Amino acid sequence: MAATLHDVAQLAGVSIKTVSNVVNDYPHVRTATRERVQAAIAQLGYQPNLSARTLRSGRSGVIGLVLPELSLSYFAELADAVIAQAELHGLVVIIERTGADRARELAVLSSPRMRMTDGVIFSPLGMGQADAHFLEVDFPLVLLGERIFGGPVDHVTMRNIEAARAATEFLLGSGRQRVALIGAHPDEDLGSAALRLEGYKEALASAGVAYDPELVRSTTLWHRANGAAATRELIDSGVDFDAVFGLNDALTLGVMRVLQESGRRIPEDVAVIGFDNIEEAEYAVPSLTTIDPGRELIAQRAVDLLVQQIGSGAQRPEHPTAETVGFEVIVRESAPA
Amino acid sequence: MAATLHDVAQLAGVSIKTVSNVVNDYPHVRTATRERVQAAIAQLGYQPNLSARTLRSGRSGVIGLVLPELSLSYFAELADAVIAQAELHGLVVIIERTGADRARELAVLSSPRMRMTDGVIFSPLGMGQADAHFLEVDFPLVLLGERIFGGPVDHVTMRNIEAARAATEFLLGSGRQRVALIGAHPDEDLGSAALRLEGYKEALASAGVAYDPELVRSTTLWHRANGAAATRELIDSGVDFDAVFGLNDALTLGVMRVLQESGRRIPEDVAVIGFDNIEEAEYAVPSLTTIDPGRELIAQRAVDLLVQQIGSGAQRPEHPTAETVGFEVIVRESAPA
DNA sequence: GTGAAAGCGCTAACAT
DNA sequence: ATGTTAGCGCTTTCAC
Repeated sequence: MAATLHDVAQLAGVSIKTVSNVVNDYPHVRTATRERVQAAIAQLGYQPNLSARTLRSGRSGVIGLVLPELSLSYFAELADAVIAQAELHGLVVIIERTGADRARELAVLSSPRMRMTDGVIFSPLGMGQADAHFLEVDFPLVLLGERIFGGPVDHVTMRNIEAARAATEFLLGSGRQRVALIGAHPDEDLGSAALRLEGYKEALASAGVAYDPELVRSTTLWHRANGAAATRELIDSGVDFDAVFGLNDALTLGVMRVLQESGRRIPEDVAVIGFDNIEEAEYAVPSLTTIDPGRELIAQRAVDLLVQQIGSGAQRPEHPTAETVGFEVIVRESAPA
Repeated sequence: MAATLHDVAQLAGVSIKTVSNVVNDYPHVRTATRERVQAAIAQLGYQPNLSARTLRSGRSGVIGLVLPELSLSYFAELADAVIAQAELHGLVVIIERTGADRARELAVLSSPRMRMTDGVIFSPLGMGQADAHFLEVDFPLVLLGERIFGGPVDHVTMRNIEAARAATEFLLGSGRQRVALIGAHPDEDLGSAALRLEGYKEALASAGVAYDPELVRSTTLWHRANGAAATRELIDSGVDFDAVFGLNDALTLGVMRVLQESGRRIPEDVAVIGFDNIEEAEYAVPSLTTIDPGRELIAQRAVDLLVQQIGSGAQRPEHPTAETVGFEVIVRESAPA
């Protein structure tokens, strides 16, 4: 049986409160007493029972991170950053996978498991704007991503439209005229895909290039395999193109793969730009020009906002903040300047 | 304030015990009573307080997964598999990053945070065989990886020697003679690197090919960048080689990148094989021939063993099992048959 | 089939 | 500066 505060108190010949004071670094403890207690703690190998502490104090020191899946590199790297940032605040992270499934996302929001945590960082991919009211929960919550705007919670997001516009302008600026876009989600009005498509259209318009729906290709999840498949369809359709904007990097690596299989040279025949700046983009062949959407900063701000909410004790922020972080075009070989 | 069992009991006009029985699906409750209780639960939006349940029952429903970092694709995909498997058992997963640092690995083992969980799956990368006794902890623990063998805990591992031997034999069998190995850890006697190096040597010996230390290159962590750097050194050294065995895929993608920069064709000039079968291996250019070490199976067995330990209630398994899962050579373009 | 009561280990008032 | 005491919300005997 593990030692309790009681055992330590008994061995040290003090009250349980004094032991608690020592454990919690309460300052007003005589040095002699403190040392006696510390000796007893060491002798018994005492470790505080966090469940009891949680029950009593209402704080678990655990936050939840809810995301689609870790095998998507973007989310793995995001999770890594969130865990590191949480650690700075003495928090550990429970990860819940939703598989981008709306029903599972809703279920997680109302599960007692999440109520056990001190707060949740939530990156939905299945829910949409109409589900905003489900975010009215009674625990601290920070929303990530582009599925829901103007909701009742703090929100951290990237500049999708501006970044996509910059990506497209970068391709047009390097002399390309027929820019294909891969990864659209036609049934979406919001969401990363819709926003990035909008940025793409804005760039075309402002450059005076006609929008050609033939050049826009849809996929479901942004996996390599889907990027590859969509590119095969694009090629088979016979439409002419000299550049590709892939809506995320994983997808775009699949795109590059198929372009090269088809004998096209990158960037000579087709320039390619991605979105996310995952680690492998730098080591792809050719290395992938892409958008760095500020993932580290997003993780940092999300944790900070959550910690702030937890600390405020308020049920919900009166004025939910909507923060956006900056982006950057990372120029590599697949689309030189 | 959230509703408690008490509130529900009062509203339903029954005792707290009866509510508890309903919540926990205890069979011997009259239907009428059950329905009344369920109505009260619904009306109050009651959700059990998991901290209280944990304190009382000694079970948290949380397991820990301790690993180097999630931005290494192998570990991200492993974590994804562990979380999915844990979910099947109704468990959630806390992820702790150690950065492959021995001190942090040891710290995690003795932290109260881990004692709060029902058990831990631990993948060390900094600890070594001499640290085996630190694994004698008083909570359920399953060890992954190749750093420590014969320890006092259940252990799930891959067939490093055999798989590395198979990889090397595959290259030799396709007519290569000068097989470089990248990613060695010279100061290791155990560990994935040492074991895979041993498999490499075995293959050379049994094929009657002399072992040339010039062909063996070290790196620290198996990141893309390190694979790239080691390959540059290999090339600069002027030594002759016609194949590369990279000790993991991430590293090997860096290798391929540099080989191609240097004007070498893969596989015509240099055949390349990796180890891990991460998702991007399939979409690399050229696609990467590699070893599938059975990651999914490892995750599955690890969780199952942990659940078994948790269920047994025993302090430690009397006869720790050491399980190995099978591997497979995945043939792709970088090293055809 | 249901109720009463004890107590898991801790923190937080309050008392001294 | 230290001790006493009352719960946090639940599960779990043990009655009835």
